Formats: sequence, C-alpha cells, structure tokens
Amino acid sequence: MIAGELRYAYFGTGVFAARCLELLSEWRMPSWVVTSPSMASRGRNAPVRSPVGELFSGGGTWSGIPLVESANASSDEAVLDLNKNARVDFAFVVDFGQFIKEPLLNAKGRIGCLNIHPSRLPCYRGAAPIQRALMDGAAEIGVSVFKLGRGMDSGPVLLQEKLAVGPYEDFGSVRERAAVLGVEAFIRLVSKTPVEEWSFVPQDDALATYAPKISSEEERIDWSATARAVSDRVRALSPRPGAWTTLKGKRLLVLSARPEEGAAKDRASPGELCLCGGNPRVASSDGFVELITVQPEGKKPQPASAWKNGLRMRVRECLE
RNA sequence: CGCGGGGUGGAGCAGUCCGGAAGCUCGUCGGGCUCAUAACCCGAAGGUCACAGGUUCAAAUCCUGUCCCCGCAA
Repeated sequence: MIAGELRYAYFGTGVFAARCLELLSEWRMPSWVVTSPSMASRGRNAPVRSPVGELFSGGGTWSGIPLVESANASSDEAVLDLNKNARVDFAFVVDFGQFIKEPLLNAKGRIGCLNIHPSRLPCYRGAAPIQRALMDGAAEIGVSVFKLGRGMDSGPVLLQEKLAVGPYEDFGSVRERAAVLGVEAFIRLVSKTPVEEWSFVPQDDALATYAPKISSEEERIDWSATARAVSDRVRALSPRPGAWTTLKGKRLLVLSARPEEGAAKDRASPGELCLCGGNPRVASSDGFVELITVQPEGKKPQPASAWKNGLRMRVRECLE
C-alpha cells in the first residue's frame, strides 16, 4: 500500500531520458537522480555531461535534487546510500545505458523499476528501437511503459501507445514525440488509477525482436542500396550521430535527404554526385537521393545547396 | 595534456607552403531580355581576412599567445 504522494527516483542518461525527465518533472520532481558519468571530451575542453546531467547545470528547480554520476550504479555506494535512505515508491530507468541489478531492481516495499521504451514491446527490445524502426521503414512505432525484469526489456507492460511516423520524419522528431506520448500516458494513468489497480501484462517472448545499438559501420551510407533505404538510414540517424559517406577521403555527414520524386532521368552509378539544379543529388541503385542538409568533417551542419556552392569541382565525383 | 579539421562581405568556399592592391559559387538590391521564369545578360552594395601582440618598406599569408566552432576516438 502506497500512502500519500508517489515519489520516484530517476535513472537516465541520454537525450530521450533527459526529455522524459523534463516532462515528468512537470508532474512531479524526482526525489533523486542517477546518470552515467561525463564522457571523455575532445582536446582540452571541459568534460561533457550527459544530457540528463546537463539538466542540472541550469540550476533552478533542479539544484535541490541529489544527482549522482555513476558508471556502475548498482554497486555505487552513493547510489546505494540514496536507495537505502531516501525513500521512494518506485524508480524510472530510462535510456540509462546500464543494467540495473539488485538491490536496486526489486527494493522491498516498492512498485519496482519502470522503463519508458519507445517501441511496442516485445518488438524492438534494446538500445536503439526508434533508429532500427526507422531504418526498417516502419510507418508506426509505439511507446511502452513496463517493469524491469531479468532479461533486457522483457518485463510486464503497464501501458502501451501507438505512434504514427511520417515518411520523412527523422529520429530526433520521433524521439521527441515518443517522449511526450509516453510520459503523458503515464501521467494520465497515475492520476486516474490507484497504484493498487495497475495491471502489468506479461510480454510474449516468442514475438520479441531486437534493436541493438548501432555500430559505426552501420552509420555509413551504402549507395548501392535503394534511394528509399538510403534516406531511411539518414533519417534514422539524424540529428545524431548522423549517417555518413566520404568524398575524396573526407567524411561527410548526411543529416537530411530524400528520395527524388519521379522516375530517374539520368543514368549514374551508385554514389555518383550530380550538381546540376538546386540541391545536389546522389545516385543510388534505383534513382537519385536529394541531399538536403549535410555536415562536412570539421564544419557545422549546412544546407546541401550551400555545401554545393563551396565545392570547387569540375569533374564528376563519387561518394563512397 | 587522445587524434584531427576550421574561423576570409549575408551563406558555402579558394587564397596561407613561396608576404606585394580581396577572389570563386550563390544570395541581396537595381537595370535589361523574355508571354513568363528559380533561366540568361549588365551593373551595384556589402569584408577591422576570429582576437591581441611581434617581425617587415609591406601581413589573410611569417612568429608568439588567446577565444570560439566542429569531425573522429572514447
């Protein structure tokens, strides 16, 4: 029996986690927060905090909330200390990047650890559900709130929502909408239904599919794929980390691209760059892909047309 | 002190090694040609070459220091 206002701890690291936390905090502030530690940074610049840690940099309402940066939360003394002494009714573990083990996983007297996962479980379990779904060209994804169990993303589901995805929508946009949808659904539930009446529905493991983290090689564009596949990959990885290709040995991130409308008029081999007209176009196996936003190595993102203007190119070039 | 790229009119870039009058592709504004145009032609505006010192008759360019942006790797 949970008495009084629900209190929760929050474990999260990435952008999705930060956004969900931000939205949850409009409902209620977390009692304490754990995030993965700052990642090594470039050169002599100051270390970069995780997106969740970054929320605390602004101060404001966050300044009073305990924050622990830990690479191994389940055995970190500061975390265990909070877990023991700062009472909460449940924990959210969202986009955290670490497995949660005992004693955090099933602390007694608690509801458990809830996860907001941007897929319709049991599909796309794992680290990169939205990206994988977009790469697969999915027209609809979902958001699930479930209780952490033993296997990865395999616990019983508390609620689930569907989310239609636009044909040119990118990862960043879907992620944002998924966070809003998931958190709003949770808040709706928690404000209508007493905790005792929450029902958790087991997943059907036989139907499970997996969405593992995306490797650097998978971020590379294969121009011999179809125009649709190329653009799906581009939007699945935009705005970060970005799909990439190379021109004359230098890396070029492609942040926005579309399959060209209509039938291909010109013949070109995959990867060939065509600079006539407005935006530059690149040949794929079945037509051209129009580049819309690109980011050359060492530069900022820029409109592909601007990139084209700066290219001093007379001969035909190929992206690889 | 992980490796590396970059800061040049509003945008994207050349020029820097080998100091010697600010250039290219666009954009903007004006004019022309067109039934018409994002096409073409003519013209114009717009830059303390990131900042600060130094060398020099002369610095975007060479030397020293600083600030800022970004890719890779983690």
